[in-house]
Amino acid sequence: MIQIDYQDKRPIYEQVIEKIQNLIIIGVLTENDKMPSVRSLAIDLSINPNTIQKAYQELERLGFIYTVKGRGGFVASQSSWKKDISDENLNNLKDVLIELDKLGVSKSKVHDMVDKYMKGNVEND
Amino acid sequence: MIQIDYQDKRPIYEQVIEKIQNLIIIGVLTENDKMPSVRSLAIDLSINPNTIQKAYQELERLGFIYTVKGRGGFVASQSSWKKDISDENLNNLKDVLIELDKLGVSKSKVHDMVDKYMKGNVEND
Amino acid sequence: MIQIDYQDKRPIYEQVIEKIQNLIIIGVLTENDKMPSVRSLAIDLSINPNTIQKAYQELERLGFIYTVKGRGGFVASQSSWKKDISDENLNNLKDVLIELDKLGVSKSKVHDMVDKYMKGNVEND
Amino acid sequence: MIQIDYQDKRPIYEQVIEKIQNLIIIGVLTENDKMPSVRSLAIDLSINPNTIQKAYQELERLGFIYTVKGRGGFVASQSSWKKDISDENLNNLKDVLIELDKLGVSKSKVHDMVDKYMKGNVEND
DNA sequence: GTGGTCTAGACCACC
DNA sequence: GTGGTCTAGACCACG
Repeated sequence: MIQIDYQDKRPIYEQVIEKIQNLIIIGVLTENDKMPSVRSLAIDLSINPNTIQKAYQELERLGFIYTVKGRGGFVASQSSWKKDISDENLNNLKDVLIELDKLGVSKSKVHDMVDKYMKGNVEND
Repeated sequence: MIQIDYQDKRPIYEQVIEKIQNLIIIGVLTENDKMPSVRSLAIDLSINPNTIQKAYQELERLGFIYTVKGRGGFVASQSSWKKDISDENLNNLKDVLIELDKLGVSKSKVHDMVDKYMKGNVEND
Repeated sequence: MIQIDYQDKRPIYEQVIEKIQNLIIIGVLTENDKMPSVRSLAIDLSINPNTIQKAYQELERLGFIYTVKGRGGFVASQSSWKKDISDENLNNLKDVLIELDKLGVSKSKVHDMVDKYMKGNVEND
Repeated sequence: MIQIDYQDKRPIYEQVIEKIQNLIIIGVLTENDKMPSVRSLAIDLSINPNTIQKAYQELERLGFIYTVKGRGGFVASQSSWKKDISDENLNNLKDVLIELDKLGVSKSKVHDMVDKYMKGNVEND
């Protein structure tokens, strides 16, 4: 389900968070799906249960999952994270654009990249 | 010349690097300008000289400054860093665009932001 | 009769206790009404009978219901819980008021909220 | 500086959070004061450093302190927590008032308690 | 079985 | 010295 990259400088729990976020964002995991248990995922990835625990707690804080003691973790609804995550990425976009502008990169090149890397979701405006 | 933000989560030496990079990119510091000495900048910012030293080493590795033994550090020419930094930022842009696409943000919104945050440097293409 | 919220962080049996307490306090369940059997309520809510059992035991300890062996549970009289519950809430009120005072919230704002959220039960003093 | 109550059912790290929050709210610890180090406070309270660490991270998330790697933790400015904490307490107040109303407690009794437990901060309205 | 908390002890980056 | 991460192993409440 998930692969840890030990070359990656980021802490393991952050990688786990990012990987699971992605699975939820792209829809592989959907609302109310059962998450693997802390222990089973820890064994699966050969890492300590506490590390998974930390990742799950952060995912819950971010609104991606909810947990019920004694029953386990479940995927939360889109509404609890979609706006936050979109806003965060739009902020990153702004920063990068300002930086590229300072570096003298042309607008047309950036417009071209937008067309290249985005499929275009017209309906969401 | 530079302000350290102690609330910033990043290590101080990274902040120093970023601030000096910016001064060079926007042209406040230009080719062959003399950099402040490690010691004087450390006193100026009230931080440990080792921290400045580490920042200068990294800036030299990145091609922003060069060091002459016994005379100090100097700003390097644009040619030694411009391409690297632009490529790095274009990579970031690509990642953010892909992420925004997954989240269902529309292309038109992104195009609008490009026009909003970039002045447009036509000559550099 | 009762709805379990699985997103709620509290244990299920606490939710059951709170919901039944409320039904009794607001008068939907009144003295000597028959409580649903542990088994039927468990099936109704699709949860483990042990969980209902635990809730009923606690409700009995708090004086909200009484159990007759072989006949089931019944709602107890107001006298067995009203004072305890009122005292408990007045204690909470005291704590919150002290906290708000420390935070510099004005008395007039609090008086306003009292008028806003309480209908005023003059007869019970 | 802090006392742990082992009779208290709440986890240790929550007690630590609450105690430190209080010291900051009442002004014993003020902006930019140095917090005791994770290790020293752990020894002081005879508990594990990880437990203190967890408390400090949560206090940082709540805006009460900020930490700088290699230098330690410091008390943040009031602005980063005052509104959140006040709002939270006003919400608690609302819940308690509604509950007391359901229980038939009179408004006049509540008004009396407000006058009794609050000194009155007229200026903050 | 599940998640939540805690301990003991370790290594790392940073200053 | 500082905080941040991770491991190994334990106990608890919950269902």
